Amino acid sequence: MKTPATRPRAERAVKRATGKTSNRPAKKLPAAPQDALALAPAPVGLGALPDFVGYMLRRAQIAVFDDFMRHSKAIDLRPGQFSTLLIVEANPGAKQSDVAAALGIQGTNFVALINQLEKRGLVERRALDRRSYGLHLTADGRALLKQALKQQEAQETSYEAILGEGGRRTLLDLLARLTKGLEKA
Amino acid sequence: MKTPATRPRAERAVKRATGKTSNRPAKKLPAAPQDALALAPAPVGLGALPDFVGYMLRRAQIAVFDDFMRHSKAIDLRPGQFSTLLIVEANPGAKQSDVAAALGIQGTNFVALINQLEKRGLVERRALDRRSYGLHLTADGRALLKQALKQQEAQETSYEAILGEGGRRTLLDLLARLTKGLEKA
DNA sequence: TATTGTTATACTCTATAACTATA
DNA sequence: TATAGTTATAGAGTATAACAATA
Repeated sequence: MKTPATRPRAERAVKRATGKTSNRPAKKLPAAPQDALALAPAPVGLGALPDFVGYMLRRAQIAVFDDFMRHSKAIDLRPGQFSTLLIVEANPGAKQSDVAAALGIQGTNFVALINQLEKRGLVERRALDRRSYGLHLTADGRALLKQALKQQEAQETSYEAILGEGGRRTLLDLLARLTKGLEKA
Repeated sequence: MKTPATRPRAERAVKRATGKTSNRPAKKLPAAPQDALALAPAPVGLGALPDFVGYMLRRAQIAVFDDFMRHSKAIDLRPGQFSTLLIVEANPGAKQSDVAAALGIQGTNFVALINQLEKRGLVERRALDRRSYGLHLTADGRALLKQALKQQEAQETSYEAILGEGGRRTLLDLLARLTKGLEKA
């Protein structure tokens, strides 16, 4: 046997907290004498969190991104790759650094992203001068983007179904206003 | 001199892409003969991105989180820590694993988060039985949370200023509906 | 056997510093 | 000197596997 025999749980916790060794009594607790209430799984409420914009934004963003990944796994495009393809198509020949800036991605992190897309034959770097590149979609890149856009529009339609008539449009407007209002703050 | 003398840019790019060495002509380009148009910084458009919910959600979430970090740096509370304190206060004695689940954080990653809060003396682990802990706020934790909540409500007020009368409430409702609609999909 | 907490690990995303080549 | 791209690196956040102690 490798295990050093019944070592109480509290011992493990010593090295973690502040410094107070917290000599807890080793006596066995009554082993939870609950009855019907004991089986309720996790009645943990969220408090005021659902009234905070930041929290709800995070939850919604996670849900939408999961939805995106679920539908785009066949195409194998991550959100950042998708938006890059889209911007390059809308701005053929744009400088690598300008595309990165438009996406809010740092140039230093954009290198690997473009490397992947270039390795997959979706994007091409063409020299503008001897120190900068202009980005272009390949034929494969355009084809894949077309597929991705089709899926994306299907998702947007499903959001309209969830949010009702002009709900999606209202959401987009509110998000744009909020972002714009905070950027200049 | 350590540098091996004028090595053309293209050489570096060789090891990166597919495999095609792309023997570009080494002749010097005309050095950009643009005139007035050359000084425009980055006329790179976003294409259809602003019409996609996922993209606008990401942008808004980044803006709001930056705003949060800017205002909470005095208190030194990250979003995850803030929401943890809030949930623990709303559910005193709740099991560590249940709090993690309520927040959508994996138990395995929640350990370090609680360790930090405990080390700072904001949260306390109290043994429920010999394998599980109930979480509680300390007096310091309650005091810090109170400060954080005050700041948070100021931020929410600023969001109302940006989004207009019931704009913030509408946004919260739309986000909740979207999240709920996607979770059961 | 199932649950709870934990460690170790890895992968993505993001951020900073330093460097090379070029404008 | 300033700019474009790059490398190396480090920090968060998140995911899985394996484990020990306990229910």
